[in-house]
Amino acid sequence: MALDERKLDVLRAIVEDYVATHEPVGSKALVNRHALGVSSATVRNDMAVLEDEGYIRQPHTSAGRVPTDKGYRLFVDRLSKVKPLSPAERRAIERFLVGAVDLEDVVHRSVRLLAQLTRQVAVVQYPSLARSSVRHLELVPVSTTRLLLVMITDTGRVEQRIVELPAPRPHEDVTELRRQLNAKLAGAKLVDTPPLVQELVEQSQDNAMSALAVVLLETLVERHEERLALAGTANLARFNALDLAGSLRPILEALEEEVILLKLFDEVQTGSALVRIGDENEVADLRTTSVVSTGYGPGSTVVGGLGVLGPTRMDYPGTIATVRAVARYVGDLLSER
Amino acid sequence: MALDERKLDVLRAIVEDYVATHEPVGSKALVNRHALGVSSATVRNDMAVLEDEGYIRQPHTSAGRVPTDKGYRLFVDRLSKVKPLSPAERRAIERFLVGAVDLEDVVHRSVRLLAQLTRQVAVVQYPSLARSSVRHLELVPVSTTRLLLVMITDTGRVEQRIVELPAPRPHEDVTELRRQLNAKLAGAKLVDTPPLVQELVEQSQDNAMSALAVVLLETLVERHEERLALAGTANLARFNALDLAGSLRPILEALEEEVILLKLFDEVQTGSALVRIGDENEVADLRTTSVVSTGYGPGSTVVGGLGVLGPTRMDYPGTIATVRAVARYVGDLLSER
DNA sequence: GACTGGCACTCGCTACATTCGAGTGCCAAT
DNA sequence: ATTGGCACTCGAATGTAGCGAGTGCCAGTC
Repeated sequence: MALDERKLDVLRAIVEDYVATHEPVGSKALVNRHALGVSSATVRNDMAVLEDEGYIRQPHTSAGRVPTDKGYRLFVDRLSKVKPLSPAERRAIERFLVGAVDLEDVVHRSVRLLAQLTRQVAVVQYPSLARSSVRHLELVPVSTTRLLLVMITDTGRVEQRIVELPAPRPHEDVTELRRQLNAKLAGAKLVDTPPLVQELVEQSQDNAMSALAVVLLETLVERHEERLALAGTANLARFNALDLAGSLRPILEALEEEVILLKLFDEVQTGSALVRIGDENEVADLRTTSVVSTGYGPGSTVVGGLGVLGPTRMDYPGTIATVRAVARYVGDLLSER
Repeated sequence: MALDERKLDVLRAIVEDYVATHEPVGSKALVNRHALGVSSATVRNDMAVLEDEGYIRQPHTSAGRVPTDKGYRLFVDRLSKVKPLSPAERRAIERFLVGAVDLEDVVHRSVRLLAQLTRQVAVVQYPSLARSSVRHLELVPVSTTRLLLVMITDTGRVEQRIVELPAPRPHEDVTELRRQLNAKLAGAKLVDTPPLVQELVEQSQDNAMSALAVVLLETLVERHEERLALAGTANLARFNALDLAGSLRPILEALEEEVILLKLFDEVQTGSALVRIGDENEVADLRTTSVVSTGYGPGSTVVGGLGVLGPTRMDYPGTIATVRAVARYVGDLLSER
């Protein structure tokens, strides 16, 4: 059954009111607060239909209506208008992100900014190693049998590992190893390195190089370790019993699992925001929450994801706008370095 | 007024029971569960004295007794016996920490381990830059006018910053700059570097060196940036209304403030644990919690702090034992690299 | 046929009264 | 000094009643 225009207006009004007040909204209140041009009785009839169709529901018989996940979904897809950021918000973003000294700093600042602006839990993924390229590889002799291998990526990430050499090496040799490494690998995408590393080992015939290769492949590529920053968990406590049905604990637990958080960014793209509402989340513990995520990176490429998480009852238009704006700034910042 | 031996026994029993049950403990229950050898009436008299002295209190007139901060303090100082770790716990610690590939990994693993073992919020500080020495400084040319300065410390921390050169430089020059930097600074304590950097600038008369010096001093020394890892915030939700009087929010907020967390480690030493109970905390938002912290580092030096935070009603002997044990393992791990 | 005013009904919430029992303080007896 | 006994306190749990926001439905109107 098709929903006519007015029923959609009613749904929109319910979502907006509920998000604003956090209380089930009744037919009379709706008519008062929105110029719908019809009586409360009519609204009640519309509500009955919306409820039949599963867009809203009653917490208990004599209460007002509350949007369901399906209702929010319709709202997000068809009913909400894009809410442009206020100039104040734009300025806040710029002021906050300018002056970040390194990648660590950029990520930290953005995640806090995001949490602050949306008043929700924010997650920012560090630029994914899998999607980065090698800028430079550095070898630092720690002793004659140990090297520190440092990899610097084009996105500013720095990873280091200790490499145990099979036999002692004078420091001069290290210069040559470094030269070979960089000649072969600098500029290459991390995902493309395994065959290159293989070639290196075969060419050099040097057992030190084999040791290096093992470390490179094992820890930097195969087990490409993602990192995350999290902020604003305190915002979860604002709701607690209210919305999340006292289920704060499992949510906090889920937020500590990197694997779970990374899943949030699985299908992100740069430019458009991905919204997962309530049950649409794969992770059971997050079924009472919604996630708004997007990708970021220089231009329209994706080097990482970021987003926020909050109760399904959230200001979707505002949140989406903020998430996208922050992602754009972060992407721009990255391309500068 | 002096508390005789039995009154102390009563206090100890109250603390232990309250920690175990989370409920105010009455005189009868006490006599049943502990072989005190006296009647409940006697215990009641003792309780009255303990209450006068401020060691315990009644939540309301007809309820049992609950230890006060002062009561916990006395318990920690004089009444609790050290609780040795179970072999299972020792094994857990070893298994968990062995196989950490780099500093990041060590810190992450320890903080999660600590949260898991104590079932509380755990905080681990990265080795403090202020307390580390320079192992090596690396310069990576990014373009002819930009260098990436990478500092590696003896504790395994790696910090990097972009340096803008006043004038373009050929790559060969960089080698010389690097040599000079390391010759002067490698091995020096970070706190001792400022005069050395000054000397470098004067000796070299090179404006590139001046640019480097500015970055070195400004971002690596003056603003010596500390880092932290946090885990187990979900454990806070286990209590919530129960103990923390619904004050979860401010605590979560405090936990997101690095400055506040760092204060927890202000006076730590390696080897002994520092316990701050309730009101003894300087930060107002943490007055309902207790913090058990200690320092870690190779031998008996302190390069960083770690600890846990939980409700004042916590298992102090167990927590103290765990915190110290983890700190020792982390310290040992660090001296290996 | 769509909308509306009116009305009976539902049911969660609040307030108030009552009961129950764990725990206390005190006292006289040992 | 310790103890058994006892009156007392007060929070928690349970029960009852009234209120009111909100609903569903129906008959009437445009």
